[in-house]
Amino acid sequence: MKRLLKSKKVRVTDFRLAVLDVFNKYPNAISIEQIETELQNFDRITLYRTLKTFKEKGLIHEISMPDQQKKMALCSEACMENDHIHHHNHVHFKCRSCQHIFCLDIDRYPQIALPGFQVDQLEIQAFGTCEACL
Amino acid sequence: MKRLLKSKKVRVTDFRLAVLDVFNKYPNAISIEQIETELQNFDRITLYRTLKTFKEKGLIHEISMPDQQKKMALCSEACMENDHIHHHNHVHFKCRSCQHIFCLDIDRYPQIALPGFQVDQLEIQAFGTCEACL
DNA sequence: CTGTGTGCAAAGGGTTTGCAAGTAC
DNA sequence: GTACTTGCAAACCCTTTGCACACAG
Repeated sequence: MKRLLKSKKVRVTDFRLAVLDVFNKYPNAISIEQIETELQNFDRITLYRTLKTFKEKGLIHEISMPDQQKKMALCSEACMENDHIHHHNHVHFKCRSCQHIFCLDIDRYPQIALPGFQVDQLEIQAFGTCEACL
Repeated sequence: MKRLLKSKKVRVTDFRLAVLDVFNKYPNAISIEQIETELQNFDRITLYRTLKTFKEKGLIHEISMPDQQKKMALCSEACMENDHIHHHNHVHFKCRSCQHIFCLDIDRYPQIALPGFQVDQLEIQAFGTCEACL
């Protein structure tokens, strides 16, 4: 944990470690609300600033789903190779049953051709049912 | 215009027609801010309620991009076939140069397999450069 | 020691709610 | 006439900013 923060040149504080713990506790993307319920005796403003820092330093990334619900997830190793450009070779899957959002890496990332448009990046959100809910 | 509203069982009012006009004026997805600059002497609250109604009745749909900027676009004919389940057989393309968001229909929609997950829908956002900016 | 993080209060901005008057059908 | 829509004010909620103090390196 501390190593992760240091590797990103982020100062190590108790609060930041606590927030990281929450991310590690969940295998999937979480909302600010979820983080808040896990923490106790915390200052909401500090949480916002912490998340902002994590985002800027490339520790976490935001996921946008059509329902406009903002969620965040720890960046994977690959994603963290580069400080600024995230390697998002993964798909965000939302289970319609349990509402969880999973970050999944896939081997063969789809390609699409859009006549008249030069595509450099695709972001994919998938919806359906996860294993636990099937 | 009026026909469109009636077909969706939405009461025809001047304001709603004005909002629809704005959508028709743009070939791509627009933000609330953009709508506001097009309208004059309007009530912001009514605009929010109008958009909510349009969304609920399946006239427009929201597009979420990773930057969390909320945009909306008229639903296509196919998308409007069903009142509740949108047929989103299209891709949202954002031009990094002009920032415009285009709703594009594609013939062969990509499929992906995620072991352990049952996928019923994919939402795709593409990024790059549009024809006008190339 | 110096720069950064924290916590409190207060402000900011977008969005929603309540209600009375107006309008579509 | 009835149900829905509009417009205004006020409330709400999430998020950001300012500032003094505390802490990491």
